[in-house]
Amino acid sequence: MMTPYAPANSEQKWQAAWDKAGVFTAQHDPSKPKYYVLEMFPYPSGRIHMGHVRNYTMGDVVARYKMSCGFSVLHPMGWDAFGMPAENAAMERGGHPKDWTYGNIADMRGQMKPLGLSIDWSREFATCDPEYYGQQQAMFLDMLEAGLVYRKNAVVNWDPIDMTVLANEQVIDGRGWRSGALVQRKELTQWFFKISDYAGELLSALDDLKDWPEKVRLMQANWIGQSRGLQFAFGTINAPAGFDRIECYTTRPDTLMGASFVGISPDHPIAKALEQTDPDMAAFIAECRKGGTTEEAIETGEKLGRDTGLRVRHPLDEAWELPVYIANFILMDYGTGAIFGCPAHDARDFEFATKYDLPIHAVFCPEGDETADADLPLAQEFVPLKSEKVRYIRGYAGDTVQTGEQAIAAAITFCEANGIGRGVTNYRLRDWGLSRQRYWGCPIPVVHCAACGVVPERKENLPIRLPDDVTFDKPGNPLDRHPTWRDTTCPKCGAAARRETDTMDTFVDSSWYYARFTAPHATTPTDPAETDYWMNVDQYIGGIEHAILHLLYSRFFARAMHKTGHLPAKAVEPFKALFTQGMVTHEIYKTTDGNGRPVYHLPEDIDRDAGVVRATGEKLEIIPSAKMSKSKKNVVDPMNIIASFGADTARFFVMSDSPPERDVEWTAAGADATSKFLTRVWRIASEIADGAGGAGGAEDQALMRATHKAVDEVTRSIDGFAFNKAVAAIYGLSNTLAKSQAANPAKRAAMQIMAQLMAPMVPHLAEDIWAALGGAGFVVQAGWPKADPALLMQDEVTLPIQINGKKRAEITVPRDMPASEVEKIVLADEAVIKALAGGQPKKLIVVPGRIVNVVI
RNA sequence: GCGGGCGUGGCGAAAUGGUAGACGCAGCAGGUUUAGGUCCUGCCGCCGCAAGGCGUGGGGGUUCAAGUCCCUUCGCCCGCACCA
Repeated sequence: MMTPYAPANSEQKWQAAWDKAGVFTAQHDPSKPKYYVLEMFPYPSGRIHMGHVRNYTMGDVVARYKMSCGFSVLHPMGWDAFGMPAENAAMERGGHPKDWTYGNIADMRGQMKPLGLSIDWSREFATCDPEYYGQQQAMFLDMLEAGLVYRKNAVVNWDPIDMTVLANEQVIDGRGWRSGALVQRKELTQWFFKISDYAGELLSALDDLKDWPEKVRLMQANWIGQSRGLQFAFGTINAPAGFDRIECYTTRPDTLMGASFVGISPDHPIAKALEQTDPDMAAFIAECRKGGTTEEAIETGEKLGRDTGLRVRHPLDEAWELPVYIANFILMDYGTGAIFGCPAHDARDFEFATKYDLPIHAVFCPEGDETADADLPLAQEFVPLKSEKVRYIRGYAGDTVQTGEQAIAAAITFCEANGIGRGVTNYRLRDWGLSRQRYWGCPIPVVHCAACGVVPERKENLPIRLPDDVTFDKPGNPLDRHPTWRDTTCPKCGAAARRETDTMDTFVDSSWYYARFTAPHATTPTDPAETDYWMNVDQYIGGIEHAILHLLYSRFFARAMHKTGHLPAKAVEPFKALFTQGMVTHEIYKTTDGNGRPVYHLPEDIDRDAGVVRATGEKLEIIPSAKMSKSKKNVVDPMNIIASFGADTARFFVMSDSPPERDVEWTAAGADATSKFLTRVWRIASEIADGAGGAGGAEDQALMRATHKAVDEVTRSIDGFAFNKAVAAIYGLSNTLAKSQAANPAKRAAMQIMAQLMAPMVPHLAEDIWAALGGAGFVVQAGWPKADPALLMQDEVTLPIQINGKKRAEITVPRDMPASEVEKIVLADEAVIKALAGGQPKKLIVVPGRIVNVVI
């Protein structure tokens, strides 16, 4: 009997049944190949959104598919649970960050479970669990011992709203990545990870990440920013004591003969020395510091400089003296904090030289510029190195060099041979500052002792737990003003000492969670037997917004974990394949109020067809496809979709139409259509279960061909992360099945295969169909169908006939007909005869099984 | 400024150098239905009554054959950006 399709009941039923059977509990089974699929774990905001649904459904499709293919699959879920929002909530609403966070986790887990994801919930953890962050503290101590963490005084990015330090990666356009506040420069003593030690390796290893998006690899390569150049020194003439030389770094040593000044950073040791004795310099340096990284300074980009009065000698010409300027655009932490200025061939130096009236010596001119001579006059204009080819004119390496690259290499060789500096490789990447002046994070497990200095905690004292009795009535770090938590004894000498009150950047938490999932309850950070079996993550899925931050930190952290014995060598690249998915978008419905301010309307409050607000009849402006945002009211709550259509509809919709790496627009019409399709499939299946079928015969064979073609297409599509094409193939098969006059047994067989093909995407419906057709066990455990190559071959093929590249006719011939036979048939074709008009073709191309082209 | 990506019907999109537009949405016509919805059948790139012609942002090239490869140009999007 046909029963109506009722997702609400059946989805819950199957979820309970899978749970009871432990279908998704990951098994460490050495007899099977393993597959580890991971989606970037969520921050427990309290509500899941459509982006989560899309992200986790993609992972689920892969996980279920691999499971069906015979892999032992690990598909875990956890919570990236430390961070500012919990503290903000405590400040705004009272309560404790811990209660807020764990409450949100419970809520979100409750919203995720109805999606029917194939997650091994027994491995769940939150990064704010002491069992997790205690292990993180243990690793921190190991890394400290291994020299991978250190403490230094540095100018850092200070976020005045979040009242904490930010890493360079966390400053976007001069603003804090979370608060949006203009970042200030502040000098503080902070903890750093030595990620710069790995700059070269993190860069070169990108080449091997073949299954990562090219875009992400490029972004990381640019961020690491490798450059090759010359480090050399200018001898000083009248510098303060102790400063005999000024070390410079340049990527353009070929322009050394175009020098007209030396510039140093306001933070350079010489600048600091001058600051002590020269009030004018001190004032100028103070002005530079004030600017720094503020947005205004970046936007106006004004180059400020001041002549120090110091003079240096050019390394290639003792008699040549150059002035030394302090300049606001020179960064102390790149290269040596000092540069030589070549205004003729560097746009920034040109601007600076023009402003301060410094000479501009050209060193070369573009190829073909015959006005230039071996002794170039002072240039009036900036000469950009647009062409690779230049006439290399002035300098020490002769005038034979043809390209800029060769000139640079020759200059380095020349300088090294003459004892002027050495070729060095520099990186833009700087060490990762991990100290945060916040409560809700992993405490840094060290102690400050008056006698012994900074002392690591003893491992047996871990975890250093966050105290529960904290207040958020004042800004700043509650740990810092806690009456007793800070008080401890020195692990070394036993005297009274103070705990470190900074906590770790939350990006530390997410830099190793993938490894912890392999042994979430181990009493050490990782378990070698488990990491050896499960690592690496075979498929990682998440948003492109983590292309640099999280993904670069994780690549570093895996290396640091390997060095400290927490990961095997094979796991230094933790994510074998990466997929970055697009967003779920939605139209925005906007009207304008009396004061010209925008008013946004929820999708359920408007009439899309009439284009008006339902309640008031106001005319709507419809803004197409934008990121879902609460303030724009274009948010669709997955819980509402599940309530009205079921999880399978939500899952199938987000897999349909758009390729997964691109944005997909959620529409009410699309959700309706998806739901109708699933209902239709259920109806077709029910009819087959009830015995529906036609006469069979040749129809049976045709149906099996269509089915195996679909198996082939769906398999290749899922393998290639083209879920939209897998969905299209399933639509195609359902159309064929609905119209087929095959006999019932053939239809039944085809429908069973279709249930298997649909199972990764719509697992509940697939189980219903499987059960209705009398399949044994769960469809999720029924294996993956294999396309029969014999059925994919057609006995006859239709060949299009092109005349001069345009299709004019087609013929149907046996698949293996020899080309000579095909030619005869083609030449006898009416359209060909007409086109030839009695003549002979110039050429006749037969591509067997594909196409024929007649060239006239 | 540097680096990268993308431009295909009304819309989301397919297309190992080999029949452009699979599949879906929207739309149109018909059937079922008291009606609406559901469901079923068919049509659906553009121009054209048709025959036919034209079509993958524009221009050029390679090729028997180009959405696909090369050059050039326009437009949009993303990342980085005082890095010496």
